[in-house]
Amino acid sequence: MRLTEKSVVRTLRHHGYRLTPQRRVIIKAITSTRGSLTPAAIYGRVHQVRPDIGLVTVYRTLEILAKLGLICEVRTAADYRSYTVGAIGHHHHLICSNCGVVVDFTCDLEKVQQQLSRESGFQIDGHMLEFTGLCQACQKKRGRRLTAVAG
Amino acid sequence: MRLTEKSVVRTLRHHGYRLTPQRRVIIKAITSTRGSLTPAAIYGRVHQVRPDIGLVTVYRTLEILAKLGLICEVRTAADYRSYTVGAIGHHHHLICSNCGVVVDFTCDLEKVQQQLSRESGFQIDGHMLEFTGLCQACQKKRGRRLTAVAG
DNA sequence: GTAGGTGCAAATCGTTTGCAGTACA
DNA sequence: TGTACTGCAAACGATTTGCACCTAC
Repeated sequence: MRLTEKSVVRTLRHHGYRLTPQRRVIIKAITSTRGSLTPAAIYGRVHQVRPDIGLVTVYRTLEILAKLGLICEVRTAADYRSYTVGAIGHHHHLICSNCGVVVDFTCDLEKVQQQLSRESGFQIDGHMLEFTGLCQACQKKRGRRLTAVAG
Repeated sequence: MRLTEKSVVRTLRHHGYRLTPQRRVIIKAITSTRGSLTPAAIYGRVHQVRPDIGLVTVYRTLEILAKLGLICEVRTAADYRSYTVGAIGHHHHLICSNCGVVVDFTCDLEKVQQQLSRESGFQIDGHMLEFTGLCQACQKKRGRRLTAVAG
């Protein structure tokens, strides 16, 4: 299940946060995007609609949304932070390294975790699993570009 | 297999890099540590031995060592970068969130990757898997502290 | 009316870069 | 000897914070 603008707004209200026009615009920018966005990218979009909204507000709104579990921080091996509308519950990410589109998936690591815990003596409390690659659309684009260069 | 100071020095030489006293100290600091170290932590240790070595040199040396695959960047969910002496070949990390000690392990994600690729159409080229938790030593320490507080 | 939210500017943190002097091979 | 390496200081980019004003509830 994907969150919609409406449900984000509802949750925000339910937790006693105010719904300002700025937040509306930011939420719209995130929920209307397939894929992950950096704070700067979100700011870019938001800024087109309402140039008076500052980057700081974007950061603060993202912080709240992440705290409520409405968006999900994505951290690739590369050094950038970005956010995506989160699926409900624990899941992992498959990220396109070209366009940033994110596919959520679940993967049961329980057995691995148990074995690891047994062997190492660690009391394991978390994990992160992320795959990176090229999505179908970007594979096609890349294919075309290579053909063009070769031709 | 864990790398030793000697083998790091050998590889460095083999690739045409010079062996300066600064690099010796930095390499010693890393190889003599079980666990991961942030650049700042490495600088701290190095600085005790040779206060004239700058943080910049630490960064530059880490960059070279990482490029040669001698050390391995560890990136936990939290927002900090650190480095550990790498095991040879592809592997994953189990990191103690308290003391930073790192246990390398291997885990075959081939099947997961194939299934994911089939279902999503992605051309997958990489992944990262990291577990976090408390190592045995830190569990004991924490246990003692809790007892002390309760008493 | 008021607490929470906003925008600005400045501070902060980790990291990188330019440059002139130094020292390893 | 020559080039890679070093240290300093300054630049840099992302993020956070202090503060006075504003506004959703």
